[in-house]
Order: sequence, then C-alpha cells, then structure tokens
Amino acid sequence: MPSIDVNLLADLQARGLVAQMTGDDQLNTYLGEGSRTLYCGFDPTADSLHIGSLVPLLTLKRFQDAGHKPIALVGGATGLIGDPSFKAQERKLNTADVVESWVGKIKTQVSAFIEFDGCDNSAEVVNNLDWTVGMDVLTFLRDVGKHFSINNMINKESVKQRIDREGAGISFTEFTYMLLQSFDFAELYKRYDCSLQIGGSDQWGNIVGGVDLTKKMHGGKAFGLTLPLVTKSDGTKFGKTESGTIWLDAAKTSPYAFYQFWLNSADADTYKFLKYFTFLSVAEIDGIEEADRIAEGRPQGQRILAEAVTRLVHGDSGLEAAERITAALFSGALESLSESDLDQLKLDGLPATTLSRKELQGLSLTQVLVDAGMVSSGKQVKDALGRNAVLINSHPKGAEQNMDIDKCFPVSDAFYGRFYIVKLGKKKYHLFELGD
RNA sequence: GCAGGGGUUCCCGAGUGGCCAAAGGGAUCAGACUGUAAAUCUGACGCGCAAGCUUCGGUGGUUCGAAUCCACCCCCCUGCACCA
Repeated sequence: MPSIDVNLLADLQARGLVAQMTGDDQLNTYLGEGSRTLYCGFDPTADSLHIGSLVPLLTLKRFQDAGHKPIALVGGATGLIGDPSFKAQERKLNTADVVESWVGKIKTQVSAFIEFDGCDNSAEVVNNLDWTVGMDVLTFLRDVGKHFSINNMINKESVKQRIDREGAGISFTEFTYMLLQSFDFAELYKRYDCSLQIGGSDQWGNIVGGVDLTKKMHGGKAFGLTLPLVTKSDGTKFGKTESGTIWLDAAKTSPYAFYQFWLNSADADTYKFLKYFTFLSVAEIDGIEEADRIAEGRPQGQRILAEAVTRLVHGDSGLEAAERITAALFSGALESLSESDLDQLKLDGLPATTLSRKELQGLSLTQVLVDAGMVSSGKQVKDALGRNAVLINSHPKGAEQNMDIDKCFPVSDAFYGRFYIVKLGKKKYHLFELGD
C-alpha cells in the first residue's frame, strides 16, 4: 500500500495547477482516504507530443508520487475522430494507419514520465481503441448515446463557437467526440476502478461528460479536475517559436533548442513555469524568485527552469549536450573550441550543414543560409547583413559580400580548415562544415 | 436542389477597374536599449543580391489596364426544401 500524500491537492493549487474541479473538497477528502486511480488522455494528433502535454503528463506523475495510480490513455480511437473542443474549425481526418503509427510513438513518449516498476500504484498505458473498435453502432447508440442530451451538448462552451459562429459549423462526427471520451472514463472505471480524470481546461466539458456517464452507467462516483491552459504574459501562444512547435521528440526539437526555449522565458512567466513544469517545491521556487528579485542583473530562474525541464525530457546526457553548445556559443569565445568540440556540437544537435566549396560557387550568402534553414527568406539575411548582424567565425559580413561567397567563407578563417559558425542575429547559430 | 452570404499575402481583416505586392492590427525576423528577459523605439515582413518575377479559391473572358467587371466551376456558411 503506497503512502498517501494528503497535501497533494493543496500543492497543486499552490502551483496554480488547478483550473476547475468537480465536487470541491469532496475530491480532497477522497484522495486523502486511499490510493486512487486516475487517468489523462493524449490524442495522437501528431507523431510526437509537444510541451503543452507536459503539464498533464507531469501532473500524472505528481499524483503517482502522492500514492495514486496513473493511467495514460492514448487515444487511438478518439484520434480518429478529432476533438472539437474550442477548435475554430472542423479538422481533417487522419487515416487509420497514420493514427496507429502515432499511437505507438506517443505511447513510448508518455511512458517515460511515469513509473511502471510493479509497485502497487504502478502506471498503465492504455489505448481506447481497444474497447471501441469492436463495439457496434447500435450498442453504442443504445448504451452510451441514450445518456446524453443534445440540448445539453449544444450548450457546452467548448462547441459554442462552432454552433453559433458564422463560417464554422460542426459535423456529427466531431460532435460525437464527447461521447467517446465519456465512454472511456466509464470503461476505465469498470476496468481499473478509475475515478478521476484530469486534463487541460479545454477538456472540462468532456470530463464532466465522463463523470456523468460513469454515474449513469455504473453508479460510480467519479471526479474531474482540469489544469490551466499555459499562457504567456505577452499574450502570444505558448510553446511556439519562429521555427515552430517545441516537441518532446529529440529528433524534432533538439535538446539544445529545447533548452534554449526555456532559457528564453520571460521573467513574468518563469516562476509560474517552474511551478508547472518542475518538481521543485513551491517554497524553493518562491525562494528563487525572491533571490532573483533582489539580485542585480541576470536572474537564475530561467537557467534553473531550462535545466530541470531539459533533464526531465531529455535526460542528463541531453542536458549536457544542450549546455555544452550553449556554453560554447554564448561565451563569445568560438576560437577556443577544439576540433573535437566542433564535431561534438554537430552530434549534440546544433543545426549543421555540410557543403563542398564547389557546391558553393555561384551562390549568394542569402541563398546558402536559406538553404541551410537558418531563415525563411533571403530578405531576412539581407536585412541582417545591412545591420552587421551576420557573423561568420566572429567576422561581421556586410551586404556587399553577399555575392562573394569566397569572402564570406575564406579559407584562412576556417576553424581546423573546415568549420564555420554562422551567427545570425543575437542567438541563431548554424555550423557549416566545408570540404573542398 | 433553391435562396442568401462568403473564399484576399502566416492569422484577423480593408480594398470593389489604374495611385495595389495590395490599408490596418496581430504574429514573426533584425537593430538600439538590456540580462540570450519584458516594455519601448527603429527597420523588415510574396520571391529574388539585383534587373525583375509571381499573387488576391479555379478556369476562361471583357478591357490599354482586373483582387476589383462578366461566364462557368470548386469549396465554406446560413435558411428553406428534399429524404418523410
């Protein structure tokens, strides 16, 4: 019998991790009385989860650490349908085999965050396709559908804009999503005595649906709890950068890029993120915030955040790689890098391109940097060139050298005869390795 | 199927014959200031180093000239009808 941390809910609240919950203090009492089973669903809408999913994922772990049993549900079924909640438009359906391949990847990812060591509250990973694929429509309509009121469903905030708004609309398929998710909860209740569902605050409608259905189908007592949507102080969308989404998959977002993402958090968000994304105690985090407030200059919060989350997602080796690159590039002493350091940077995930001098002939610098993926258009390079913001092995290049590729990559400047580090703007780096 | 509304550059959204590569806002990029932060200010923001080239759902047409006008087609939304 795992020991129960009765302060779990209070801690979650102190972290700002509770958006809404059913049953108010009933849930607190319920969680304090014994080890409970809870679940959170992750739909396979891509081949990897992104950092938005980290909040519920880590919350599952927090529950496990407090003595409860977490179930990560991968939506092999729901992923075929598409959740309409707060979506402005109907989404395109993915094919069954694509979704299936994503399910596999996401199962693996999810599994990294919770413990399966065979203890009493060891985690489970399930796929809702397992109990929906064999179900026929009539059974579904009679056993599940009958418990839902359309009147109720169309009044849900989550589909309101699709019902009201001109230019949108919702298909029966997506409208039915809620029934599927609700059925998952009821099913997990039956199979695992799962009595709590957590999820992002956009899932509130679906979660409440599941709570109700569990009651109706099995007379079970079930709870729901939602986590806040992660927002940024400046109002822009969390989890995106100019180069796109921050994924958990190292092949899609390198540990270095991942680390940099967190390091670049705004002060106004950093301490909140520490509470959301790390296991540091609230007291520790408050201490860090206070220390940063008093200290002059650069705060420590971002670094602590970046280290903690990168280690959590990419492990010690991923963190080391990220820190190695960061130290090399941002110390301003590129010349001090050894040849093996440079080779290592490539392996560590610093964006890199290999080219021969022959291939470069006739190309403009703008073209080379665009091809390497540093920028999306030559205009941006031109703009940077005009402001002395392009440095190649620490030598600034100007617009007049754009067409003279040999002056951009002079043999005499190459590190160890083959490496060039191009810096564009304040923090974009790219390694070029030139052969003959 | 009928009627009405609509499809503009990443997003929102102006534009209804030339002054439109297309207002404005957001996002994004770069510079200054800083702490690889925020705020602020400046510049960029279809593609191209440039000459120039390609856009406003699609295809044709009218015109010296079209995102703007006409025809047909495709897609979305709303209502009605059909299904009964």
